[in-house]
Amino acid sequence: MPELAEVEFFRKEWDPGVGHVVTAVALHQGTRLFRSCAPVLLRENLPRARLIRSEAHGKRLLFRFRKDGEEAWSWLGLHLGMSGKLRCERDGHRAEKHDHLVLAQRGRALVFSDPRQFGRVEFAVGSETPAWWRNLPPPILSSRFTRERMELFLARHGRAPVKAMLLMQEGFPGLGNWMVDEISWRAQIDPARAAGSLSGAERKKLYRSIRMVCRIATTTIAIDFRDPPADWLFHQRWSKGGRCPRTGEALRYDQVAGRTTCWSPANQR
DNA sequence: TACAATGTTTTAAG
DNA sequence: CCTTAAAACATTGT
Repeated sequence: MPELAEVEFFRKEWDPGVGHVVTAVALHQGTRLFRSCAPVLLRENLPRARLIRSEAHGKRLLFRFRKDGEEAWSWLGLHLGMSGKLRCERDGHRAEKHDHLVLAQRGRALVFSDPRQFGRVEFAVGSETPAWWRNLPPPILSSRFTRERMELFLARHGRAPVKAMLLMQEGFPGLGNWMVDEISWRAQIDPARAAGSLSGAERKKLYRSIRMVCRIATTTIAIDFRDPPADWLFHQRWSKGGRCPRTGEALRYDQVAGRTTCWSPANQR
């Protein structure tokens, strides 16, 4: 599921473990999730370490641990990929088939599951923020995500379809397939158009739509998976037969930039 | 059976 | 060096 709002929801699933010490680590060594780190480092460093706090940035998550009385941090980075989830289980939880990482604490277990294994675990120890958490692009809902920045990015990728450009995490951290469709629909732009072909008015509308969809998603889905507003494309897109909330016409499902794209031709030009 | 699934990385081509 | 398109990754569900 995970795009910006869902990732933030899953970040908070581990909140019950904040302030508590990890007593044991169980992981499925050799699975694709651990292709970017050495699982032995998690085993060596996380037991006896206390979960201090967590952060989300776009689709990426960072959990910080530290052993009492020691200086160095342990930095655990997670990406949920296509099917990753975080959840909190009771003490003594037995890892199920796709529970690839389980951090046991006294009273609970923090679980990272991911059937498709497109997710990723990163890990580092030290006082410095690890390289993979530095120099991330401005979050869409921050003041650093300016109209000017978006216009530069759009010009740089002028020959790419709007759909492909909006999916690029260096420009729009956290946007995924459904959010990009929602944004294109709201901005009334054909997602297959070249990014460089948008008029000034269309670029302005696109910028506002990006911020609006992220802002509302953050105050609905990210809280407890509650639904976004009833007039969103979101509610129509999941099964064939959906209708455009604006025109009432049948939605179309086409491949754009290699992804199934739900859009309303009468509404998007 | 065959295809698609809310994502990224690698490879190849322009 | 830069941008863009397509394949690959692993598993499940329709």
